[in-house]
Amino acid sequence: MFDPEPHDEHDLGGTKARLVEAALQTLKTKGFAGSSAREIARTGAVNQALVFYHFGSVQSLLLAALDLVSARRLRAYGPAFERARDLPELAELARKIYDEDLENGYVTVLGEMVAGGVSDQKLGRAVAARMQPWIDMVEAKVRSLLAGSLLESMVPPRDLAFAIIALYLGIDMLSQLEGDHARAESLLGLGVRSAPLVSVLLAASERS
Amino acid sequence: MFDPEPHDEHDLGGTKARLVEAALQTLKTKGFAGSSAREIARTGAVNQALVFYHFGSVQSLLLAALDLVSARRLRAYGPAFERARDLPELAELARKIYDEDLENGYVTVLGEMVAGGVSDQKLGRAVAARMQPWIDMVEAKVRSLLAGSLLESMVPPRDLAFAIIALYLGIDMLSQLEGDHARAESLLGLGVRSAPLVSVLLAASERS
DNA sequence: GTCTATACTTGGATAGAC
DNA sequence: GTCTATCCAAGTATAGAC
Repeated sequence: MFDPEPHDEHDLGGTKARLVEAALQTLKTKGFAGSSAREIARTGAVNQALVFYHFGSVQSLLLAALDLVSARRLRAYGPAFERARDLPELAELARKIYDEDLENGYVTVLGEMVAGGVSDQKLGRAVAARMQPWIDMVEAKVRSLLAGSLLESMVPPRDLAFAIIALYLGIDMLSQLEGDHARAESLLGLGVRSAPLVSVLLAASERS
Repeated sequence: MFDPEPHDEHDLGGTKARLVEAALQTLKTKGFAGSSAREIARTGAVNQALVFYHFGSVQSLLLAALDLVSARRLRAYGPAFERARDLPELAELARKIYDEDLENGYVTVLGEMVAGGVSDQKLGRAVAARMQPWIDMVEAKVRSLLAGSLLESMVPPRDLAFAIIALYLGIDMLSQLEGDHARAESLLGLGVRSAPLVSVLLAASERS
C-alpha cells in the first residue's frame, strides 16, 4: 500500500539516496572517467554491490544523479527565470545561476555527464533527452522576448534556444578543460554589461 | 644524419602514421570511450603492442591524432580565415568550415577529445593547450573587426574569442549528443542570414 | 537490503623472441 | 620495428550467505 521507494529526495538516510549523492560527489571530484561503481561506493561508504542492486548499472546511477541536479536546479532557478521580463534581468540571473552552479558543483556534474554522453553513444541519447527541458524553457522565454520585435520573423526561437544552451555548455566545458572558470566569470560580466545596450536595440525595432 | 622519424604526415606507409589515422577513424566511429589501444590497432590492422612502442601510451596516440586534425584544419582554413574582412564573409566561412569538418569527421574528433579531456583531468590540460591556437586566431580577427568601433572599449577581444570557440564547441557537442547535426546546420544558416544586419549595426557605431 | 566472495571481461603495458 | 605471449589492474556484474 505504501510505496517502499520514495520518489523524492527527502529520504536522506536511505542507501539509494546515499548512492546518488555519492555519485554526484564522485563526478565532481573524479570526473566521469573516475566514476566507477567501486569509486562511488567508496565515496559514499556503501557496499559496491548495492550499486547494482539499486540501479542495475553504473550508467543508471549516474543518470539518476543527473536527474537529481536537474530537478534541484529547475526548482531553484525556474521561478526566477519565468519571472524575468527583459534581457538585463536575464543576464544578471544567468550570472547568478552560473555562480551558484559553480559553487555547489552542478556545472561540473552537467559537464561530466555531457562528456560521458559524447564519448559513449548509448549514454548520449539519455543525456540528450535530459537537456531538452532546459532548451524548451529557454525557447519559451526567447519566444516571449521576441514577440512584437522585427526579429520575430527572422529568428527561429528553437534555434536561438539551442544556441544559448550550447554556449552555456561550451563555456562550461572549456572552463573545465582549463581547470579554471575565471574566463567564464569574465564573460558573464560582459554579458551583464552588454545586456542593456542590446535590450535598447531590440526595443528600437519594436513594432508600434 | 637523416631523421628516421619524418615529422610531416606524408609517410603514409609508416606504421606510426597508420596508427594515427587508425586512431582518428576509431574516435569517429567508436567515440572516445571506445578508442582503446586494442580497438585502434584492430582498426588499423596493426599489432596492439606497437601503440606503446611508438607512442608510449594511448593518450599520447590520441593527442597525436588531435594534433594531426588540428594541423590539417589550420592549413585548410587558416588562409581563408585571415583573408576574410567582414562579418558576412566570416559567417559564410564558418558554415563552410563546419560542413567540411562534419563531412570528414573533424568535428567529431574534436568533440570526442574534448569529452575525454573533460572526464579526465590529466588529458584535459593537454587538450586545453591544443585549443589555444584557435582561440588566439579568433581573438586576432575579433580585434581587427572591432578596431575603430565603439564596442572596442566595451568588449575584451579575448573574452569574445573564448565565447565564439565555446559556442562552436557547444553546438558540436550538443549535436553529437543528439546524434544529429541538423540543428547545427539550421543555426549556421541563421548566422549567415543575420551577419549582414549585425555588420550594418557595427558599422553604424564606427567613429568617423 | 546488505554483505562477502568471486566470476568474467577488458584494457594498459611490458618482456623477450624474431 | 614487429611479433607473441603474458602480467596485472580495474571494472562490471552476479551468486549466495546473512
